[in-house]
Amino acid sequence: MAANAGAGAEAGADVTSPRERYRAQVRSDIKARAWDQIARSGATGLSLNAIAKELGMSGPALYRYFGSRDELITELIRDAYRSLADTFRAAAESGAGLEGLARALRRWALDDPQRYFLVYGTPVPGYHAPDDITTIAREIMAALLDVCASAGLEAPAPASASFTAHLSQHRQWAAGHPAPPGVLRKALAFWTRMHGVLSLELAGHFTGMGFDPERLFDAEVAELTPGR
Amino acid sequence: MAANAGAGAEAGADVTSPRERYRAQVRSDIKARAWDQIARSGATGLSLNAIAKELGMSGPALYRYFGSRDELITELIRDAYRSLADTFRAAAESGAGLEGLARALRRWALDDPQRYFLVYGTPVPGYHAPDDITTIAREIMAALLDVCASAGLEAPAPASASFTAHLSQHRQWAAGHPAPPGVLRKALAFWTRMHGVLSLELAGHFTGMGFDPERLFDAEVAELTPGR
DNA sequence: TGTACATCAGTGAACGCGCGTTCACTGATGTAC
DNA sequence: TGTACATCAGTGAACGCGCGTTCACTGATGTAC
Repeated sequence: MAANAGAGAEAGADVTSPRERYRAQVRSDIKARAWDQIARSGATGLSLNAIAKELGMSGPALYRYFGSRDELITELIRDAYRSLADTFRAAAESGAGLEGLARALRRWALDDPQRYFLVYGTPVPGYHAPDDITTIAREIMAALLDVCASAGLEAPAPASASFTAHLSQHRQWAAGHPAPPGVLRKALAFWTRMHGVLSLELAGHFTGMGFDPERLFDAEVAELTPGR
Repeated sequence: MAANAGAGAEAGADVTSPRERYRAQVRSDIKARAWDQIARSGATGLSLNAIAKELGMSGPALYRYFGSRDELITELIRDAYRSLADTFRAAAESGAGLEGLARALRRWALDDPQRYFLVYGTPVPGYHAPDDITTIAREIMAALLDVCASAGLEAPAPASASFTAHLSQHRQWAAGHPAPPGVLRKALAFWTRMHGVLSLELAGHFTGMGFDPERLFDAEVAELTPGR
């Protein structure tokens, strides 16, 4: 009757009926088990029947909560994007600088590597994320741009005049953001360098090399940070 | 009787019997189809039966050539590492500078994104690559170090004194390489920055943003390159 | 407060599928004398 | 050159498995009067 709680309402709204609260509870149980499974065997290993068994229900029961396996995975992906966007926005609004944003990103990534990979890992050929996920992705970039803009250009990432021109002419991703090309360049440098360290680290490509990845991460941040 | 041709002998040695040449041919056919399948649906979608069908053979026939599905995948991974190591070594020996190495890496990655992801993408939890693959990985880093060392430190990647000290004390990965810490730092910066751009680009995270990823890649290279 | 009805979570059986892998076999190719 | 034997690529049937998903159903919970 009333508007359905809808996707991702685990937070629990105000005046929910017992049935609605129960539904939300089970939905979130299912998702929790799904994340467990992903952590154990990757996103491909996710099985509805196995989740049901862990929850002590029969397989078909899950279809009361998710239309299909794909729908469940899509919602996990959405939640992952959402959590990073929230993390970024919170950091940006609390006045964190680039180091703060970097630290938040690193914590988010290390906190749950499989969640990181669900967003930034190997894409499944043929899979296209629904539009609203793209919207969240833009939200993430917007928070990054905000922080870069207020950090200013005291420690700029160098760019040739031609690349600078290119950026100022191709700024769809910064739609509505007044940042000058130097800030765009800096945001991109920040973004790619953080992911460079994180993706290699989380995939285990630094194991056995000896050094501490965190110090490498910090060094990369320092290079983009004013009061180094 | 004579030593078996062994793994990855598609290149075709000298005095092979017709049977050995046939075996090598079929092995390479199987791998080719496997790569096709991976390109179409990712490494998880690789199916022995499907490969057999495409080759017009029955499923069990493949077991004459590979002991199991895992063995086939491991060999594809090994080939992927091998091809990058060869690419790097060739570039290093032909006297290419850092830009040359970067271009080679980028070409290698764009040439077959799924091959790139097989090496640098989301790891399968629980999978451990055999030792010889680790050896190839070290070979890749060695070639990178060679090029960085001969490029010198005219455009150094900045590092705090403490990080420099850390690197000179944790250089297992550069075992046997006389490069000073500044060169180590530069090699790591090169490595992570290139992968930062490439992994985001190949995973499609730049689509719709407007700018040309290649120019971003070039800008990142330029920053690490002397005669910019 | 009690009765009649609607909603809806969950079950169990079943479907069809494709998977990796084994096994005993056939028949062609190569080798030894 | 021909015969006897060994090697080995490939087949077809079969096994057991777990998967996603559908369907008709039971029984508990909530709602209306």
